[in-house]
Amino acid sequence: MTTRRVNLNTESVDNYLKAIFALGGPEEERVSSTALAERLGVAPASITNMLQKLAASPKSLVEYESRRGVRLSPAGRLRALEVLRHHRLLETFLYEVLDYPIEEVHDEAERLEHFISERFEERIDAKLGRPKFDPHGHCIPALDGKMPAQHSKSLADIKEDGKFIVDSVADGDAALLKRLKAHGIIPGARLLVSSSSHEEFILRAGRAAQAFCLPRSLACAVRLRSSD
Amino acid sequence: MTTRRVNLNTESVDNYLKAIFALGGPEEERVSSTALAERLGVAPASITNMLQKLAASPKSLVEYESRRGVRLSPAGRLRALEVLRHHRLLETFLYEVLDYPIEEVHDEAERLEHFISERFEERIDAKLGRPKFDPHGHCIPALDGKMPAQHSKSLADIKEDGKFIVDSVADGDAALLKRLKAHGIIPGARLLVSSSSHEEFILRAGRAAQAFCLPRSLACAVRLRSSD
DNA sequence: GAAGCAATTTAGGCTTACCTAAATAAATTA
DNA sequence: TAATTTATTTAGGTAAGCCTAAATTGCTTC
Ligand SMILES: [Mn+2]
Ligand SMILES: [Mn+2]
Ligand SMILES: [Mn+2]
Ligand SMILES: [Mn+2]
Repeated sequence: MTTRRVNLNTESVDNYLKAIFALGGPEEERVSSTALAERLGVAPASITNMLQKLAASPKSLVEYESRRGVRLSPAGRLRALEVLRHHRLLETFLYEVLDYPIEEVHDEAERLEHFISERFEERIDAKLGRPKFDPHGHCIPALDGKMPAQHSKSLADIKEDGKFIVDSVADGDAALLKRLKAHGIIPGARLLVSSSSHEEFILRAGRAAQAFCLPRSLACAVRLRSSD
Repeated sequence: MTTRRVNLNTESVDNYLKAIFALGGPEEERVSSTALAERLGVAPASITNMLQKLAASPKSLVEYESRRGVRLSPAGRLRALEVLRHHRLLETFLYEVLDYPIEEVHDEAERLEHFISERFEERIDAKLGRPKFDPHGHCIPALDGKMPAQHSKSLADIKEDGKFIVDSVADGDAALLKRLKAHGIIPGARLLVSSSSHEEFILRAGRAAQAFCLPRSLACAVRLRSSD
């Protein structure tokens, strides 16, 4: 009856923790197997399997009760934030130092985040001057896992026309990101939002820029803050 | 009897090809299972297993005859050189751009070489100004796999005292590399070689530097060219 | 309160890349 | 040449991380 100890320092475990962190939201609610399966592109049975393994391990990275969803333990949260830090530092580095176009940084960072050393992390952080935000406008967690609360709101929740500042753009959809960029919709830009219909938003960034029609289904890709 | 096709784009396959390339030497001689097992830190049975897989695959990265050793096919050679290019570009990048100490670049590059994209490769190559040599003095293969012939000779083969230029230093042994660096023994340095005994070499780099005694067993870590 | 449904888990497999132990082939020595 | 040693391969496992198909559970709905 030897308790066989499993190796939890794998790319796969990192990705599970990151997904639980992201889906749990700021309230860190319990995340269902189905939601995880969908996000990770994996069969639900594989999720159950991994969660049981994670929960059973002495490191206890997650709190998991059968059929009641999962959430991160403090240790699991810290690890998720560590990987998120790698990801966002890498994105910033690829963008600032290696002149990647913004829509290509995400995929590269998604791979490399699991393999860089603490030294590499430290060196790019220093090279970049300890940045606080990545090129999409997302906050980079500190070394100790601290991250200031965000005060942005999703474009999807905007009910009335108005002027805003673009806070951040989602990093996952390269094609959309490229179109947003082409219309000047990048973090920090002034944005005029109007909604002609229930179907879409009309966005106008800066002054000279041409208007951009964004379907409501994609509106959650843009986050705003007030332009005072 | 379905011929199940195997995935050959793995870190492991890369490492096998690199090891065959390195052990085959400039003549690309056949490499034995035992030599590979030793180099890769793996049981001989695992070598046989992988070589059979590589040889059986339609891509045919290696030529392998049972009990007669293995060598790279043209495709396998190209892949090995591609990975070597990644490795040496990464080392140069870590050294030049991220200010790594020379003895730490190897391990980081050894991991990352398998995961960077062609874009990453291109960007660091451009950033570095298309370098021809890595920080250890090793030649960086071109994109098409071409690499000029080397004209250096191993310190281990030096029979008489004399003056030389350090051509390159081995990248694997971090502790040795650090000591060599401390005594000014780095690629491009002028080096006075004398051998007081059969046991060791006495090396003096530049002018003011203190002499350094290197056991003959480690002499293969330093390669020289004539100082005309 | 039983039936139906959706979410989740269990059971049984697969692939990759390792391992050890046993068998075999080749080379060396006597 | 026969015996011994060494190198290599075969045979049979293991662990991770995934899969599909078949239970099972918990909740709705009639
Ligand atoms: Mn880190
Ligand atoms: Mn980002
Ligand atoms: Mn490449
Ligand atoms: Mn090198």
